[in-house]
Amino acid sequence: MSNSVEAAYSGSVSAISVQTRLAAGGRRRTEQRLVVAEALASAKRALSAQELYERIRATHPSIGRATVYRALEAQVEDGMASRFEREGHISAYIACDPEHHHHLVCTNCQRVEDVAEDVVAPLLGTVGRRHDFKVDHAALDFYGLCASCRRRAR
Amino acid sequence: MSNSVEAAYSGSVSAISVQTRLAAGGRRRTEQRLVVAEALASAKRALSAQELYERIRATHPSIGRATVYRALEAQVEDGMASRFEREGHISAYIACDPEHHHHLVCTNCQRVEDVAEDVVAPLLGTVGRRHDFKVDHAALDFYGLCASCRRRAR
DNA sequence: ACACAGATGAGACTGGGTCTCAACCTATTC
DNA sequence: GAATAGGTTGAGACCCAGTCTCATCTGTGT
Repeated sequence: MSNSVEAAYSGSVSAISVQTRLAAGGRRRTEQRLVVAEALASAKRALSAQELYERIRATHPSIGRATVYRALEAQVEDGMASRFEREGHISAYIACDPEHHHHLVCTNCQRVEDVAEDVVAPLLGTVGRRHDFKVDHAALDFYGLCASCRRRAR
Repeated sequence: MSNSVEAAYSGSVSAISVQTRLAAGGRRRTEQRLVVAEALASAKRALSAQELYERIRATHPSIGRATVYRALEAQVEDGMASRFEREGHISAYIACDPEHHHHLVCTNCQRVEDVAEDVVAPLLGTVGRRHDFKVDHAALDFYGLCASCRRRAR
C-alpha cells in the first residue's frame, strides 16, 4: 500500500491526529484502517458502508467487506466519524472532528457540513434543564438544501 | 375488531385528529391502520416495527407483518409518528403530534419525551442563517437518562 | 526475534425491511 | 343499494445491509 495515504490527508482533520486516534484504546494501526479513514475523509460527503467499500475496492481489491464495516464502526466509536441515517434504512458515515458532531446534510448532493458548535451548545444545557433530563449525547442533524444546490435549482 | 380502539385514545393525540390524519392524502381509513396507530400511541415509548407487530398480533393474530410496516411508514409520512434509530441499526417509532418532532430518549428505559418546541424552534432559523442552508427538516434527538432512571440509579 | 492478541478476508448467515399478487375493502358514483 | 375504481391487505418469497466465524496474518510490547 502506498504512503501517499498520508499525503492525502488535508483540511480540518490532520494526519497526525488521525494516526493517533487510529490507535485509540488498544487498537492497532493497520493499513486497512488507515485506508478506510482516508477514503472517508476525502469523500467530503456522506457515504454508506457499501459505497465506501466499493470505492476502496477500486484501489485495494483485496480488502474485505467486513473490514470496512468494522473500521467504520471503530471510527464512530473513537469519534473520528459519525453515523446517521439515510433514506431507505441504511447508515451513512462522514468523517468529522471529535468536536463537531452535528451536521447539515444536503438531501440533493449528499454533501455534509458541520454545524457551528456555538450554535447548538447552548441548546443541550437548556433542554436538560427544562426537562430534567441528563443529556448524554445528541443527534442533531439538519436536512435540506445547501446554497449551491438551491442556486442550481433555479 | 372492537370499537374500543376509539376509546383507547387519550392524552395529547385526540381520536378525531387521528381519524382525520389516517385518511390524509387519499389514504383510506382501515381497521388495520387504526389498530397500528392505536398500539403505537398507547405504547408511550419507542418501539421497533417488529416489537409493535408482535404486540398487535396478541390481539389481532391475522394482521400481516407488511401491513404493520406499511402503516408505520404512512404514519411517519403523515406526521403522526416519527422514526429514529436505535442501537443495532434498527428503526424505532413513536407516536407524536405533528408539531412535536424532537425527542428525549432515555437510553435506560426507552421512554421518550417530546422536547418543548419553543426550545428548539429558534435553532432552526439560526442554523439556516449561519450556514446559508435551507433547512427542510431536522432530526433532533437527545439521548441520556430521564429523571426517574437517574433517581433509581443512586 | 518471539509471543500474544488484535485484525483481516472469505463466505456463510441473520434478520429487518420490501415486493408481489390475488383477494379484499372503502369510498364514490349512479 | 348495486356497481365501479383503486387503495389495502396477508402470505410468503425475496433482498441486502450488516454480523459472525474461523483460519490466517500482522502490529506491538518485551
